[in-house]
Amino acid sequence: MPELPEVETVKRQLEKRIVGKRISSIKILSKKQFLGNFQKTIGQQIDRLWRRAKILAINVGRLTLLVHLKMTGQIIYLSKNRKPISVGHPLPFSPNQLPNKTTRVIIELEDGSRLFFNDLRKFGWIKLLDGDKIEKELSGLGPEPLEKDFSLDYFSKKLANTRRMIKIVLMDQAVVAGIGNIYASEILFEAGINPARQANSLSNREVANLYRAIKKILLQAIDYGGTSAADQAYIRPDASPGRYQNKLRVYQREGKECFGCFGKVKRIKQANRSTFFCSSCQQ
DNA sequence: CGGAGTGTTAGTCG
DNA sequence: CCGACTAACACTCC
Repeated sequence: MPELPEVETVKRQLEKRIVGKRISSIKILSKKQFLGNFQKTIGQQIDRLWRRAKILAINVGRLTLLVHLKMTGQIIYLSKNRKPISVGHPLPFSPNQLPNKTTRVIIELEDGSRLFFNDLRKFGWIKLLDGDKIEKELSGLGPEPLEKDFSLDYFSKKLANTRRMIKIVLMDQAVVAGIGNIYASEILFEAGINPARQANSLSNREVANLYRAIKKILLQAIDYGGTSAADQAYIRPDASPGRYQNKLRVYQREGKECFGCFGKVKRIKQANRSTFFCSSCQQ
């Protein structure tokens, strides 16, 4: 789930609570998932949070913590009075039961609040990097879809250049950064384009529609605080991981009625991943 | 019980 | 360049 809108939500929620605070300790429970010497961060102040693609970045003095939640990562903020905010994979948790068995890293701040990095499947990671190492880490990523350098001109050239299926291209982080399996399906439905179409077969008009759909869907999803896994009705009062799952129009709606016609939503496999679409609304 | 499927991505091979 | 496949891992569902 943690695609661009989810990570952006994590960033916005977290920065309000942790910027300006110093790190007092880091506990690493899963060694493979933390790269770098964590001791360099002790006593350092958190200056700024930012996001690049699906990666959350936390500036700590001269260093930066990069966090990738991959499939099942989750970040939970627990203040001293135990009010949690969490975004990421919505595994149920009780603030009274943290750390839990999926907790991989615990970052403790000077005011007694804590960040829990939970990750069921252990694909996610935290990397402590400085200077050009950061640039190197992020160098393979294409433009941010909501920033200026992602222009219609750039996008059409990229699409014209490849015969790959359009859904695969949308998820290619080197073409445009931050779109994953959920939003790729949603964006293509919004644009009325069949996910199996070859990218270079799209007309100018279709490319323009797709370009608009990318921005529209991502902005909308951020507005809703991202998507909790569609098959898990996990909503917390003050730790709400997002409400966009109620807005999904095709993702995980196989066999259900299309919102655009009387047909049914279909599911196919592309590159071994599920794609959801309406074969009549998306040509 | 076994096997498939799950939000990601890096890598290899042909 | 590109598609197919695999590997990281843990758990649920059928």
